[in-house]
Amino acid sequence: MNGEQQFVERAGLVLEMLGMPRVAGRVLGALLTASPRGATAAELAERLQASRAGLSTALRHLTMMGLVERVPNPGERADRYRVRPNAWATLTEQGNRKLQLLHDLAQDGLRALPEGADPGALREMEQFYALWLRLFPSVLEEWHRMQKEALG
Amino acid sequence: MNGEQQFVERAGLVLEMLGMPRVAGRVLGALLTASPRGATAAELAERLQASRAGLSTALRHLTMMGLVERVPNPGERADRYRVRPNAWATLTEQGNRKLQLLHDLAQDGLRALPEGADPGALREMEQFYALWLRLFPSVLEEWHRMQKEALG
DNA sequence: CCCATCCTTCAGAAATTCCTGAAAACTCGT
DNA sequence: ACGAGTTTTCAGGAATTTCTGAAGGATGGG
Repeated sequence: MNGEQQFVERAGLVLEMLGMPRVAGRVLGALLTASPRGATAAELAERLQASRAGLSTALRHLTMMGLVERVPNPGERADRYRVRPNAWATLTEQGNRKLQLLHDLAQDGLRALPEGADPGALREMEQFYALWLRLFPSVLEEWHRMQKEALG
Repeated sequence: MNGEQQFVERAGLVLEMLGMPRVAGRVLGALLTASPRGATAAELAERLQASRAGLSTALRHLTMMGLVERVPNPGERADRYRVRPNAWATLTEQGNRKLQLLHDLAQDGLRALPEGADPGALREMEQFYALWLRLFPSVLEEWHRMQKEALG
């Protein structure tokens, strides 16, 4: 079997495990191994053997998440799609929202705590996510620093 | 409405967004606001108005994830459950596996890359997750350091 | 040894999600 | 303004998931 195709399927499975639809992962896999100019919806449909309806929603989803961008191509009818620079940093940053959610939840819980309950577990939760929210941005900063260095 | 109950439901929704079944989140919410000795399955069934079958699987799930522990109680028929210390660090650590998965995927993609394709996107992906995997443990170390300080 | 109590497993119902084919809507060059 | 090519929307079908009720199994006190 084609190693490239194998990669596409694996990307589908991995990204599915992360909570996105399978086609979205396969599209991403296909775009990651596409020509530098990206790929059209038709090419993707061909390679993935998927319906264009599914591709349409998957591409919109990926675009709204900031992972993929649409590149209109003068002289060509079909738009091209490609992986956005910094896509993964963007994705990770959205994971940050989950941390915020959990932190908010912990605070909410502390507020709603009934008499005689042990605040210990909730306090630990609140402190843990507070720490994480504090350190999270520094990782991304480090990443951007690395990016600049690589350019210079 | 009871603020405590509200918190339980909210926990259900938030944890559902994170990919666990809703009851699991509600159980966690209930345990976070329970007496220090934890709660029995019967008490949880009462509070959550959920079937004991669902609780059984949810509790097993949570236990295997390391978020909850089972505390047999001498002199009492029913086992008690409570949130484990360091539960959230444990959960986060499992998120680490996802990063590893994505890093592996990137490496796999680079290996399978066809001729003439642009390795740029995959290389960026590989480097990004490599950085993240490197920095991730230091956050947890910082956490454990904080824990020790709080004790001393 | 027996019985009450608790826990788990099983099959099935309900809801949600994902993808497809067909039809409608839009775009661009002429 | 027209028509080919492209994209989106929509309804339906398939598969997966989550929860419940009921039956079966384990465990500890008397």
